[in-house]
Amino acid sequence: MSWELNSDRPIYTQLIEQIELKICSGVYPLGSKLPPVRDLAQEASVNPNTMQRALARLENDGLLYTHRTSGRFVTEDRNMIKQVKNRLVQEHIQGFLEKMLRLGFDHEEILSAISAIMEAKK
Amino acid sequence: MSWELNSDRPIYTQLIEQIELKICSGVYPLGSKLPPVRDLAQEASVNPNTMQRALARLENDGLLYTHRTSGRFVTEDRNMIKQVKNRLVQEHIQGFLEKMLRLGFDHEEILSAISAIMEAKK
DNA sequence: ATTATTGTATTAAACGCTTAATACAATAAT
DNA sequence: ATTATTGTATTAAGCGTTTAATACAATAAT
Repeated sequence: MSWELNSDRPIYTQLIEQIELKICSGVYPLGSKLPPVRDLAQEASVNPNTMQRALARLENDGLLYTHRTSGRFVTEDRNMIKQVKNRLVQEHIQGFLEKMLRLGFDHEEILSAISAIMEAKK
Repeated sequence: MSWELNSDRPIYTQLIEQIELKICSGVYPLGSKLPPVRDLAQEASVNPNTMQRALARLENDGLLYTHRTSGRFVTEDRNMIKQVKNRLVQEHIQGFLEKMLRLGFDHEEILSAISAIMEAKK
């Protein structure tokens, strides 16, 4: 459940997405310390360089920060995390709607199709 | 609107998806003839080899067939197209739900979030 | 019969991603 | 002071995707 990586997209982008998700969903809480790069890399069965690449990007985005030798931490800016979460929600919904509309579904049909699958999953 | 290609995934897989979509949505109708590989490639600003690769895969899946020198055609099997369409719908909905659930939304919240965005788009 | 159009195959080069193997730099822990 | 832990940087190799440039094969069009 923890690290799901496909080969159909660059691994480092998938890592970025999954770490973002862990932060937004509280798996890595606000201000908490992350495991060392090497540990994360092993956990995800990935080369340390690749994990480093993802972390550097997230740090560049302001979602993480580094204390040179004591480790990496999740931002303490509650608002920034909220914004990221909103961005993700928007992207997911927009993308989904776009795909369904292209397949010929109208708004009503989309809602009922989702409801049907939700029912089936209960 | 016609060919939207990113650099974050292999182009040939994106071509496959978009051609599938064109078939399912009737842009390339049942049994109709497709433009020549070279034309499609130019249309999508892609190397003919890359377009060929996508088409070969779709042919392998049975969605297209070839008359050696007169061109490529969409299958005449209405049922097969329906199945592909259903598969796509399932994938889109499942993927979307998965992402939203991981972000902490429950079923009810998902539906209302979508409805809100639908309203905003009217 | 000849020509044009179609799909297909081949070879080489360029590019980005990933891994591997190291090494270095800074500082926390002892 | 020494050691261990952390992030970071470097170099080389392998791999898949994409492009480019050609050539071939089969048949429809003329």
